[in-house]
Amino acid sequence: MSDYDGILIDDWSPQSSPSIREILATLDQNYSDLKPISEMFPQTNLSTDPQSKQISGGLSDRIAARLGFDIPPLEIESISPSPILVISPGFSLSPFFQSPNMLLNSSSQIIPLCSIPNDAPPETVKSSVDTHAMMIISNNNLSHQPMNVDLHPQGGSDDIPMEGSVYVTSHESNVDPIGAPLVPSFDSEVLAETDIMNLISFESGSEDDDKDREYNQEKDNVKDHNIVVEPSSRMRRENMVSNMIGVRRRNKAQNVIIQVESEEDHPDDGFRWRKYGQKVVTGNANPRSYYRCTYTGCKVKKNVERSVDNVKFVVAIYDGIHEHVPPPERISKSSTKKQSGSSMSQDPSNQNLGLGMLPSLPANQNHVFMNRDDETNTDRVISEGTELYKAIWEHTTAATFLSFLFTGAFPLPQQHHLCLHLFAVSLCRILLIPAFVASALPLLSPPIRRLHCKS
DNA sequence: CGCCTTTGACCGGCGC
DNA sequence: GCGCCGGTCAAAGGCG
Repeated sequence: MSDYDGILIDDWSPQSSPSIREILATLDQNYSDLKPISEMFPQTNLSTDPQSKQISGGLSDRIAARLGFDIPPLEIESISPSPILVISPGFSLSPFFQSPNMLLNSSSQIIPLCSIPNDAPPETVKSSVDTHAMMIISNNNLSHQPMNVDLHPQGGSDDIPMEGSVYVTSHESNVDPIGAPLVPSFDSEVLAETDIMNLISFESGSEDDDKDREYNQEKDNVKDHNIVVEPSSRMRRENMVSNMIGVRRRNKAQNVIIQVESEEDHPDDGFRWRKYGQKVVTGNANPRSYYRCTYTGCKVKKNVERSVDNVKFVVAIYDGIHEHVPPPERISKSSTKKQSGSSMSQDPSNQNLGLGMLPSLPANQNHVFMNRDDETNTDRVISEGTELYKAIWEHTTAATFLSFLFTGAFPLPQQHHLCLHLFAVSLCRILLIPAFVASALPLLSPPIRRLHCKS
């Protein structure tokens, strides 16, 4: 067992970072004699459902035990069937764009995990600030397929995910090399009845896709995984993407597409942009605006336009990844800037908030928490030191994702909008940020030490 | 004065 | 080759 401390604490370094799979495999090998978590931690309320038992049985119990957190049951009824990812009050999308490694070489994709209810349009799900968003991460050479989290990098691809990442691939169901389905909740009622990842997807950027074949493949895969996907969901995504990108969409390497319900034409995302063009494109009466990041050396661009389907939504297509954090002075200035012709204006009385006034969650644990100390509109900020802030900070960790991954439960079942956000952040982190390994290791080591002391 | 938007012109890819 | 169209440039002007 001392080897663990050596591996995780002494020997580990970013230059030789083991993959999550390697870490877990090593953990499992060395802790194969661990009792189920239900015996080790009787207070932990894990499901006794047979399928969940299988899920939460061996590996997941041990992982949870190692992580040392209690996992309350997920209260499904508290999860709203939102067809969109709700950006919670107090958060921005900035973390999604902070990592220079984000999305690079990621052969990953996610499709909606469950249906978009016909009778549940976005308007029916309201957050307290009326700010909704959905995100599509575009990735070339991929088609829509059900999500499996696979800790095995599949060979033979030109798009091999980088070392230290957790990979999402398709087709294979029980791929966990250590003996448990890594997304057991994928076909469980937990995910089937929530809409957590509904419109978070990695979108194919290829124009040459055989869409019918692709759609049929998706249907088959969905069927295999007992996932209910509304037949129109794919069409909706395609329509949305085509509407946003235009008929002759460029085959860009990566596009991150954000749709936000906002009254502002250019919802703030925490970064500084300079508008360099505006154009009315075919198929959308609303003009498309072109922005360039003003940060020195940053080549990120985005274009923003009102959604064709619903003018209440603003669609932003990001081209490129920021290799810098949002400028703090921007936040300070914007917080005091009065409403003007500027698209970045922030009216404190406007309840339909943009995203930029909101504090960002850290992209990884080594990041400075993007709490805006100079924020004057503190009513929009979850203040540092508050219980909610602490809860978010504590739960927006690898443990959040891992707990969901292995048990289907969120640590914050009552704060479902937070859960959605935290899940999204955690998922992005684990999928997109190789530094996740760095953030995960400190979480793993303390329980290991405690267990070591127990034994 | 710096930073930003506006807006017409221009460029290049693509389909016919 | 031509025209359409999306994307970009750059001068002019607004705003604090």
